[in-house]
Amino acid sequence: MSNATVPERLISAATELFAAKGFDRVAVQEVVDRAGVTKGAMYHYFGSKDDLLHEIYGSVLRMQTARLEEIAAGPEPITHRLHAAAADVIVTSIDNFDQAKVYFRSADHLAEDKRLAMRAERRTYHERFRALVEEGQAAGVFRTDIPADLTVHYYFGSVHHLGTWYSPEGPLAAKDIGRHYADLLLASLRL
Amino acid sequence: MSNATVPERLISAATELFAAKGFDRVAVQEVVDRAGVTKGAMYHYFGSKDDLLHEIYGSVLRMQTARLEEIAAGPEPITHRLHAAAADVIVTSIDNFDQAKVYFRSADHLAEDKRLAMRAERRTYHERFRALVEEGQAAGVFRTDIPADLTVHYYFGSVHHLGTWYSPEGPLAAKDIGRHYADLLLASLRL
Amino acid sequence: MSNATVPERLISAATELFAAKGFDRVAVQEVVDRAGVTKGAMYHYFGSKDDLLHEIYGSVLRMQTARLEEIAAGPEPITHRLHAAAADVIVTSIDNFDQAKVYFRSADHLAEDKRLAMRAERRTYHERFRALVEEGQAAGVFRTDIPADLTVHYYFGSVHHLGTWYSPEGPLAAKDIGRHYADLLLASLRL
Amino acid sequence: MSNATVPERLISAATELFAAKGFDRVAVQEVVDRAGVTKGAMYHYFGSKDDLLHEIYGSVLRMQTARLEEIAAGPEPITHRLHAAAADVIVTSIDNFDQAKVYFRSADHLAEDKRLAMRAERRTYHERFRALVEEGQAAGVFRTDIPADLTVHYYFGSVHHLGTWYSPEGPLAAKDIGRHYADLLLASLRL
DNA sequence: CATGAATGAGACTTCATTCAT
DNA sequence: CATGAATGAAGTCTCATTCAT
Repeated sequence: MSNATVPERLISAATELFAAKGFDRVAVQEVVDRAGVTKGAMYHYFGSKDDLLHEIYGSVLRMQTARLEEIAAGPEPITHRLHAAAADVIVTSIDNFDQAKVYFRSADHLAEDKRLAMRAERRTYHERFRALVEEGQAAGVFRTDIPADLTVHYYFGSVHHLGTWYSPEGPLAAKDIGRHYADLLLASLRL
Repeated sequence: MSNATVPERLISAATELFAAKGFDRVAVQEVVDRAGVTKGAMYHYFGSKDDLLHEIYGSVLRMQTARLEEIAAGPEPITHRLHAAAADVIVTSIDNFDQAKVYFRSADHLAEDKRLAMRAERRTYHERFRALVEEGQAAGVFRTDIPADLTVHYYFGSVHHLGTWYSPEGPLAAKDIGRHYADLLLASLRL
Repeated sequence: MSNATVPERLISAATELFAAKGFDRVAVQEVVDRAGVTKGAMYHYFGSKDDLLHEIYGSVLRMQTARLEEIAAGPEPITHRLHAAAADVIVTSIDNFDQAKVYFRSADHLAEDKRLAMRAERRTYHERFRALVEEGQAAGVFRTDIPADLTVHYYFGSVHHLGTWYSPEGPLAAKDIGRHYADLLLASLRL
Repeated sequence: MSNATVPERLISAATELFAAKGFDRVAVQEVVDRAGVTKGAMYHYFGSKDDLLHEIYGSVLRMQTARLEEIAAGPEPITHRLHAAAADVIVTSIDNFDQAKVYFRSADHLAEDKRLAMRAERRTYHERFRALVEEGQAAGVFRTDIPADLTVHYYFGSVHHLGTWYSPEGPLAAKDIGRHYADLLLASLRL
């Protein structure tokens, strides 16, 4: 841990603290103390406290977007692909739980310009996922009485909420939760 | 608005501001300015900024708990009662959107003692809802392969997430969203 | 001194310190220490350190503008009025020496918007003074081969420079310096 | 510019920046960025930020002192020599405008020891100029009712003030301003 | 010669809260 | 009841300078 580079240690410390207490409740001093450096060092690598958040924020989303793209582009039938995508986002959120918590909670703490950029990335993700739902609807395997857009919000609410209740000490493994959530989603969409 | 009592005006102002910017991003001065009173007045009626939050926080939850109790205790079949409960929490969250947003977002901003009290109330609500799911499982109308507890988290994620994407200007009315969400939940539980 | 109001004490302390060391070399902490209050008190009355400067800055200029207007509007012949105006600005600058020094030195330390406002006031003063020179030119008593505008810059350079060399311990009284400077100006303008 | 030596590029960058924003408003980082080198390089050649200022500061003054000596030592009559000296300081200040601005504005930003050294050089210059005025007084061609010392302050105020209002885009050339200023000075001294 | 990471002190500012009136 | 002046702690950020490489 101590042999990681300074910026890595800072990101790591910030991730843990932001996840635990929320961005606004964490002082820069706490971050640098935990990373074992001084404030000057932090401002050498990051322009601001916001930058630190931005860095963390983007990493999960980018990773999940990449995985979604890959899953969505697969050759399997749509039900299978949607199930895989739905389960995957759960598993990766739990595997990177601190990062995910920061991402889930801190949307509006970013400065104006970065917030817009982030919103765009988020929107892309949302739309890729929605396209899967619509594909199933077009294929005649998913219900069409509920707008796909709403279903996606519905499902991602469940995902984001993980940050509120999930604990690694709980009885269920990430894979199980992912499967259950995906099952619930697919069941609610079938005709 | 100006003919409301001072504490009412304060709660009202705080609700709007906390909903819009988050508890930590709102200064007491902003709240009193919007309420048209001075800081002294606020500290006359409320012990602290946290108190203000606590007041708002509790009100939605208490109201929703009461409604849930009533719906759950009704004579209708379980599928009907769960559907009604699921739809109702959506509708009341949207009807009291600012309060709900504050409630959804500000869980961890309460001081230790109040947080515990609040968690207990929340847990009660969660358990009452879970009891409905379990009732359906016991009655043989809901699937049992997914823990009821998980399903409740799943659904309340969707509810809490409303605060992130819902806008009154959108195409769907509160009632529609409530119905759709409840439909999705019931569909995912049916055998 | 200690029975002055807090804002007065702050302005007073700031004036002395800014005059002695320059705006950028004075910490807010020094100002409040000298005024015998805390930083919080300062920010209760003034929005920023810049505000403090702005307050000081404006006061001399406004006073001198008022006096210039009065002198310029008098019934005396133009040579007499220009002499009086030229001497007066020296005397009032010396009588309010700390304020004047702050004014002479700190033009570009103001924030953008305030700087523009101040520049406008300054310009007004400059132009009122120039009008006197032009009046004398039009009346045929002052030379016309040198642009009035340039002469005004020339003279106000001398005035501003007082802050650099003048000391109350010196041999000359404010009135003497005023008279000498005004004599030099008038002599340089006569035909 | 890029083929100048590193210390030259640093001095050049510092001059422009100090002139534009004032010594205290310029970060060492900005200077080295503009010079296209790193901070280490700067500290290799200069002991401190103050050193940079000192270097700039001295150069104008030394040059002007040399020129004054030469003009003053000439064979021309005193009125002619004073006029030439007065005009020359204007022209050289404008020709080296950034350096001059730094010199005019940054007197008190030097550290104690350097400030004293600088003051001595400045005093020498002042006294050499004053000697010219006194020479004219002794020769019976300049008025004696105004102390020569005061007249020198008077004139150098005008010179220093150039930094505040002069712009190369203006209608007057350096030579014109020099002539006008010298004319004004001589006119104010004649009997 | 030159780099650039890192320091550490100190800068300005914000803000929840208290208290005399 | 209500005011608003004042506090004091804490917050984010800047910057001249040093030093191992």
